[in-house]
Amino acid sequence: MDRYNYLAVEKKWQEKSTAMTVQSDKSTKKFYCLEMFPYPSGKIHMGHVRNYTIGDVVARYKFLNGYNVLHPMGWDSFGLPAENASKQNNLHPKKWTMKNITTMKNQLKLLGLSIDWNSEISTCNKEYYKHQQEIFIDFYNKGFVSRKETYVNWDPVEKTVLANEQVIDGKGWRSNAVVERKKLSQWFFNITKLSNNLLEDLNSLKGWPEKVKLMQKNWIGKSYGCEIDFEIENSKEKVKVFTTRPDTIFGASFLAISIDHPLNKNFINDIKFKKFKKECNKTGTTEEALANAEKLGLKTDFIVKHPFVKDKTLPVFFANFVLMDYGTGAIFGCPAHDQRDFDFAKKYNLEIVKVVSGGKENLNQAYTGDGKIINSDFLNGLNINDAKKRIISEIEKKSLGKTKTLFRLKDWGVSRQRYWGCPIPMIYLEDGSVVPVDKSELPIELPEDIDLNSQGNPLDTHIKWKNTKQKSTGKPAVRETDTLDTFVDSSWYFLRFCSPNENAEPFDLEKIKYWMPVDQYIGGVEHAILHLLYSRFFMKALSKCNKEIKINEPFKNLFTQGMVCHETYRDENGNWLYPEEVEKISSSKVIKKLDKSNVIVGPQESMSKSKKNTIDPETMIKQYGADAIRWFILSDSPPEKDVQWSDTGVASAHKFLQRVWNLNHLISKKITKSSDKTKENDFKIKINEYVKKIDNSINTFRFNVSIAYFYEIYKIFKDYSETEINSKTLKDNLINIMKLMIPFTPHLAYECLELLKCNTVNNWPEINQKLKIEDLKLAVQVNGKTRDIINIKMNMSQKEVDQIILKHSKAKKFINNKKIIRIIFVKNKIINYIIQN
RNA sequence: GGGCAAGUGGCGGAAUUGGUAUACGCGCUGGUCUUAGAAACCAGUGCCGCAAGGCUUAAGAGUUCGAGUCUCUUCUUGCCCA
Repeated sequence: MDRYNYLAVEKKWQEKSTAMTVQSDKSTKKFYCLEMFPYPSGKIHMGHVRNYTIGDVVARYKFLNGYNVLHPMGWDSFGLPAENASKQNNLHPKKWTMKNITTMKNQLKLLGLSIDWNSEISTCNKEYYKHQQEIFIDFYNKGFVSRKETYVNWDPVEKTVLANEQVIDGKGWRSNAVVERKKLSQWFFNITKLSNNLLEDLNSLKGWPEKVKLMQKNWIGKSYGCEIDFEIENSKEKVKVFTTRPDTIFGASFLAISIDHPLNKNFINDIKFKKFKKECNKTGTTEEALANAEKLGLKTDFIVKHPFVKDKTLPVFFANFVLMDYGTGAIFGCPAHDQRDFDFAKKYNLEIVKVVSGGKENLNQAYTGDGKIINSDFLNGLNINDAKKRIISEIEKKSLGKTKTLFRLKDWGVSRQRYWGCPIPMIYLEDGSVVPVDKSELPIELPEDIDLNSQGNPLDTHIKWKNTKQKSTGKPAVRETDTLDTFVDSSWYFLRFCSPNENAEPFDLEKIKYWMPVDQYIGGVEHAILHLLYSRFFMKALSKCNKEIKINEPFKNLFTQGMVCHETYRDENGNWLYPEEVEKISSSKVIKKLDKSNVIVGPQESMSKSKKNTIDPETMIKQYGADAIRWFILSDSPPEKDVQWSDTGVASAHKFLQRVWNLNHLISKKITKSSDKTKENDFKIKINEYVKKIDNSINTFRFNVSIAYFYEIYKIFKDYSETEINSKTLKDNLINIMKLMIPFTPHLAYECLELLKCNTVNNWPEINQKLKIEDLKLAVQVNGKTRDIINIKMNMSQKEVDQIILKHSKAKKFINNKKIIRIIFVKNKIINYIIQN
């Protein structure tokens, strides 16, 4: 018999557009299936393969079920790696990016994905970012964009701003210089204007994983508290603090303010303050850095009065753990019940007064648990919640402050001091004002003639590009040289896909009304917070800019897939080795191919270039075929969990698909007329049950289970094809099964359907309601223990079952002649005899 | 430190509403074929036991005729936040 030539067959079907398209009649119901688009880093990796295979199963499944499916692909093509690569290879970021896109597009095509390449977009194309600049101006005009001073990570050697991920252990990733905090004026999306909407609308997202919603909720971090004014002694000024624990006010022993707090005006020229500020600026800007940093303070000569304890005063410190952009930039410290305050108080010998009962008697850490209020005058004896209510009403009565809800969420800083990004369409006039460029001038194109080796941002040193004129007045102006964070690019691409070639507007409203929201969004959980939050913000802000847009949430259903993992290998010197550099001698011995030296095998970890535990998808496709790769990556684990790459696993997937083809080949040639009606009916019933099961498992994203069913089905076909069963029955049922396989292994499935001479391929098999299971097995229990399994007919009564058991069952001897107290009978499932011992 | 999720053979994992635990795949063992190997195919494979049978879903308790599934306690791991 011929062998299945996967390379030829896959090529054949990839060239047929009918096998690779999922769009159909516009009049049918729509389904927008979207996977997170890739960054064109060079080659696709197994993570992409998994992501896009899952998406392809969904898209093809919906298409076969009669939906008009939008399944697009594009490129998140701005970003830092292009700039880094260009410096290394002296290749322009644009050329580098385009080259990668070409490579990766060809690789994706090899996978047999049902992608509509006519709607391909790339965020670094001016046809895309032109509209992004337009949206930026709209947002600016609606008050969703503003300019603020903020801290950035500054590399003093490279003289450049670093992203958080470029700061490693407080040092610049390239220069290894200690990173400083530097204040810069930057552009912000005022995402906090919509904090409450972003929080409340999470409730409407029924098709999102609870985990992701919770992460978003915590990130937005709504907290209830109050503001309290502290009077400064011998001054008319007051310090406003924010606290979520007003119930601990009687435990206050100091006030801590940010170095940026307005009170700093008294210390601008103070040498100690300057030194302290410099010290604070040495810690990075991440929350983690601030949390792990040693608590530092600088005592001021201000003293404030305690609002509820007569004659009690508190010292005021500048402290490095208080931030100006959270709350009021000032807190009262209650060391007994807050760990940071506790650390601070220990260091500066401040009073520690317990005001909540509980915890250990001798404090060596703060007690943050529940308890009754003590040492607190009129609050004594109350629990924490009641005490909060009581003290707030007291504060409001005395006009010392008011309740306040606060969000942890901060505005989204979008300025990047980089070249390879979307230019911000703003200009600076000589009078110091900042205005948007005239929309007719869009796009503000990135200049291509840049000096890649200049220090800092090449746009800043590009004088010709930088200097311009305001269109309406002709006044000289200077362009904004910062570019937009690439998260902006990915915050609306799903809208662009609905009308990718629309030139006048970012998107065609009618198209959006039809396609949005995305019915199924699929991507990695690492984007659970930022990307999804920003996209949600964009959708809401766009709706506020244009009343015609009535889409509140962009993604109706979200699925987050797990990572692809592999063992790591190191040689005796500790150098990482690629899987292809090692050889497995036995389960415990692995050697380096080159010199036969011992290899240390590490645990399963997410595939990464740095650890060299990667497997190249293209090599695998050549070796086993795209269908086998797709099959394996879906088969071994539930899609939301991590999957371990296994060579033997892929090989067995490959072998199985060969066997499936052999089976098809055999059955396509078989002609038998005689048939055992009972057997034939059994067969039909069995296959019909599997159609149900597979349909259900795809619907619930349990693709690994679907695949297990296909193995079982194969066995059934194998068994029945060896009996004298009508070959037409075999063939018709096999056609149905091959249709079920289209979403998983499209090339093989279409090839087999052709082999079986099936004319209508693009429909999903219907479940035959008439084919009902007649025979089934029933568990016979005695005192809850299963003693036998008997064959019965569907819906047999207890009496009939009883008779069978009395005659034939092994369970009889466990009942013996003992007294049966009770019989529990659940139709078609179990019968349980309760006997007296 | 807080929140969330999860713990099932040698491994990845299945198990509808509380109703046959270990489907399916990998690995392993034996066999057929072969000069040999690979491939292919067939059979076996949770643990103890010659068998009858007993035990088994991280550990322990509880609810129930019946618990992998529900409740509580403990332990472990992972993720997110700090």
